[in-house]
Amino acid sequence: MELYHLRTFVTVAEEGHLTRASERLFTSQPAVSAQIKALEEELGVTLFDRTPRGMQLTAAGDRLLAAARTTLSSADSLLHEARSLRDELIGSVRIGLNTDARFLRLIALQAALAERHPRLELEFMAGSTGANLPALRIGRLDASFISGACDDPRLASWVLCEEELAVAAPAAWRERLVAADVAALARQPWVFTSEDCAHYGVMRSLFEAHGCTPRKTVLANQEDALAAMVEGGFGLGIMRRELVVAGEAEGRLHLLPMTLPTVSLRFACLRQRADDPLLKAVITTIAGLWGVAVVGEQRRAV
Amino acid sequence: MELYHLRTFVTVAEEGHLTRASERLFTSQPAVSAQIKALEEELGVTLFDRTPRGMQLTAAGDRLLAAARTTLSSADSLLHEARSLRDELIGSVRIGLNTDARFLRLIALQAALAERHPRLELEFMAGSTGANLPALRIGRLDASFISGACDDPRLASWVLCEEELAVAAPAAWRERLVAADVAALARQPWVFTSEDCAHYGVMRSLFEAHGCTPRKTVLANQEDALAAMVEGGFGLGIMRRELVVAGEAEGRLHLLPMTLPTVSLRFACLRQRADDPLLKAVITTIAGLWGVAVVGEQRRAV
DNA sequence: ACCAGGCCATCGGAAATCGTGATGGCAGCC
DNA sequence: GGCTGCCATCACGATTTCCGATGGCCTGGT
Repeated sequence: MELYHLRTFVTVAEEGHLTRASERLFTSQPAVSAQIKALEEELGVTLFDRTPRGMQLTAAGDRLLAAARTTLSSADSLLHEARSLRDELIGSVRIGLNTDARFLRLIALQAALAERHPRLELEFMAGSTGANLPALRIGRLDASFISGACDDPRLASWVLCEEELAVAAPAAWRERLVAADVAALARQPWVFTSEDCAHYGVMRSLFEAHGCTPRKTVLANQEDALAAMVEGGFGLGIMRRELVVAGEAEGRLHLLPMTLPTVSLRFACLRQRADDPLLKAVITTIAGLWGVAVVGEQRRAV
Repeated sequence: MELYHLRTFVTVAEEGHLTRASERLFTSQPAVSAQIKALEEELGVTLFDRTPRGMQLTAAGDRLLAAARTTLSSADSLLHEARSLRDELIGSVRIGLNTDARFLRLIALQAALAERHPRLELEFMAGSTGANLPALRIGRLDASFISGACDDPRLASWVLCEEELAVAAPAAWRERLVAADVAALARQPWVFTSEDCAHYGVMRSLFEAHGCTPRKTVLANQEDALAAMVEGGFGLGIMRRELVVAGEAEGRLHLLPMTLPTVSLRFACLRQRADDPLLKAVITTIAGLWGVAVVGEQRRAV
């Protein structure tokens, strides 16, 4: 006995007529006849009296009709609950960050998701591209902002924007760096990031083109910490251009007039989890915030 | 979504393991995997997280599990109710009679059915073979006792016993009928039954063999009425032998020393209704009372 | 670091089930 | 007696489900 048998039973009982019932059920009259027969055989009970005028519910059939309706109603409740679960996402998503909240538009992200999916919780985990990637791989993070290329086939990522970078120097170094060329810059102390950070790759490529290697004085894997090191005079550093511009306006930093390649800011997760309804909701919302298409993985902003 | 999907869902949730669940469900692991996948796709909800250790219910899956259990429980209730209906017959059966209650063992019939099926009601309708046959055909009777042959293909019948018949005469006619031969008897007045009554056929065949026709003085379609006519001196009549013997013992009737052919007492119903559970119960009970096999229709007692 | 075992997902083919169009039997109506 | 309406059956095709084989991935043990 399956639910379609019960649906047929109830419909025939309501119509009292196999052909009309088959029309309501979008099937054929012989199919309805066979289903009723199969149900009667399995139950061992005659549900209908066959008359030349149609199907007449028997006393037993009348008794079982209520039970059939109850079962179908229960199944419908399950379907409705599934629909509400489908529409209302429940759970939490742990997202790795790699730069400041304002730049990553986290306030708008949280606001949008809180409105659409009140029971979806975001957990923003401070981190860096270099720390986030392995955390993604082992499932410690559900998704993450990262910068730079992303060639790991296990990861799916969407390019949100191209980050413009700039070299920041301590404000006190303004005069001494006026005429500095690349080689001169390489002899200056630098605040490094970890090697798997996109900024590090940009720095490496800057000097490799001129055959020199910068000197590391300190490593800061977080942009705030890196900015603090540069402000404190411990060296030069590569930061997001708008941060350097803001620091210079406040007299904290000096922006060197150089053009650096851009770095893709991406939102990434494990490819196998890309269809997870929770992650899909976050990805969709982020794509909306950044004006990015999400149909399929995007390796470059459109 | 069908009930077997829900059964699989609940079993997997309980086992947390596809292979163990498939064993419980007497199916294969790929079948269980496919059923869960199909259910998830239809519901649009991920029910389980797949882990290397087995299937872990998601929050959504946990929510829907209760609804699935409710639906399955409701279906089980229907099955249980069907079983109880199958065992406990409900309804009424209208039975046509053609002779006295004692002979037809109606007391034992009622007692047996009342015990076995308390909610099955019998309605005994006084009648005769001749009246009962058409009433059967048009559904006015559900079943009936009849006597004689039963060649109508629309009817199924079971032979209960062979009735022994005898010619009854008024007690006052004892001396005048001592040396009466068949022709002399034909010249006597007779109490007829209707033509479709088995007794009529026996009477006809009695005289046809001798080329004479009895004279009808009155027609009585009921054995009590016929007996009353004979007692009253209105003519001879053919009755069940035991009734005539009893009448003679009481001085009411005179039994003529003649041997008549027997007549089959049958229990009949429409062939198409022979499988009706209510009628089956009655037929089975009557067969038990009369020591008659009911596997298939019996045209002669075994 | 490598290997074996456990677990789930997929595939191609077979088996089972279901639905369909055609048709027949029966009852009721004219 | 003929026609219509209704349900049951049949042979066949379509669809669904299941199965055995197999692969991918993860975990634990060595």
